[in-house]
Amino acid sequence: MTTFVTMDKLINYLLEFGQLNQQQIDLIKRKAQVLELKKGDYFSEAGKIPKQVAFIEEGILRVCYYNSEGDEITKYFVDENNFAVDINSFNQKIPSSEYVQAVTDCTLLVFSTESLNDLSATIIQWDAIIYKITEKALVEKVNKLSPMLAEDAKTRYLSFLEKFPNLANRIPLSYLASYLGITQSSLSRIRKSI
Amino acid sequence: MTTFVTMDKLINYLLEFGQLNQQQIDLIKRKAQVLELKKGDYFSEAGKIPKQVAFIEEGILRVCYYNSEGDEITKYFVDENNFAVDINSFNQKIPSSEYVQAVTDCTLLVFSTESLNDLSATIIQWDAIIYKITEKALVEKVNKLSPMLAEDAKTRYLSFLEKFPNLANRIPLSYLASYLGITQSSLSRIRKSI
DNA sequence: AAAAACTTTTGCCATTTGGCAAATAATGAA
DNA sequence: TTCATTATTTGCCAAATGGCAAAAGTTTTT
Repeated sequence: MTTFVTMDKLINYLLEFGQLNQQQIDLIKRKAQVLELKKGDYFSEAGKIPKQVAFIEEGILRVCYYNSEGDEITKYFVDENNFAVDINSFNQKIPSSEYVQAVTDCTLLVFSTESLNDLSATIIQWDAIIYKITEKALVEKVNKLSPMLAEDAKTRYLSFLEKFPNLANRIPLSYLASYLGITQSSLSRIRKSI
Repeated sequence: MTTFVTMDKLINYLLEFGQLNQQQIDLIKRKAQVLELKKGDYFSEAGKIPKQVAFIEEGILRVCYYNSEGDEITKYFVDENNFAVDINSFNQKIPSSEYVQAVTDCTLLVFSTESLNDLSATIIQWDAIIYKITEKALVEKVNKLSPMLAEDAKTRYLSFLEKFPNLANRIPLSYLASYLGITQSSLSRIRKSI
């Protein structure tokens, strides 16, 4: 089933980073493919070279990997109005060490490598826009991660609640715990203590 | 005193990310200014808009801030053959929340905002090169930070030793401890236990 | 509605880490 | 060298977090 999606969120997001005329907008819309994921579905798998990039219209994804002890770690969450991709693997065409899973039902707009190349070749500002988006996303990731090391688990949880008030209740405890770097039971106790 | 510096490291580093002819290389060398810092000197201060970017020819810098409890936190170290700048503040011209300090005596090659603009206007590949460098640096930061949350302090310390075998002995314990997210005494005990 | 599957909480205790202050050790200056 | 300064280690105990398994709570399926 293909739900009707306006792609307004995507276009508005892109327009934050550069100008686009109607013709360019239409082209972008044509290149984007709607992908609906159910909770628990995977968008990409570890060990494969990612060949597409997703913009999240609706829902939450998480990017995960297994650490040296074999525990599943949630590296970060990606929610509405953001792109999800393992930039490093995507650019360098190397197998990803991460996998991406839908935390909730999701509506994604997917761009294949070829579509992105077409857009890059056709829309003169495209590369600059993508560059700005990439840099902003990476800076945000660093700024989220850095303070986490310097604070205890309770503070990390409170910061998470503060920054993502609408995420905490949509995410299973175990995912959040591994993101915060603590065990599920510790998080449960921290939650009780508040 | 201005020491003679060949700038070879800088040029070789730039050439990893794009081609440059001799004329362009000479221009870059002319735009770079050598800055010698003594251990403990500051390269930039919190609260100010950064107006220069440093390439580290020799030495180690650290990027720091004060957390909510007023503790000084080492966000990360930057060593030879890397650029140091608060990208976010630099690009957006907003006051930095970080400051940059020399951990060891350093030889830096400094580019002012104006120099960078000149290079960008004169060298056609400049922006693309800077973009690749920026992206790579940010991806590396994320990849360093992410696993740290998922591991205990001893493992974090061992990984640090593994990744930066030549850094650990050049860095005061307190700096390293705050980078690893633990107290100095804990790090001392961890070190003893190995 | 009942059963099954999954998620969250809790108890118990071990281990890790923190906080503080004093003791050592190392470094740099006179 | 000697003193002063700074960095590191250590002791003592408290607090935070982990590991494991069982209990309680939710959601989904039949």
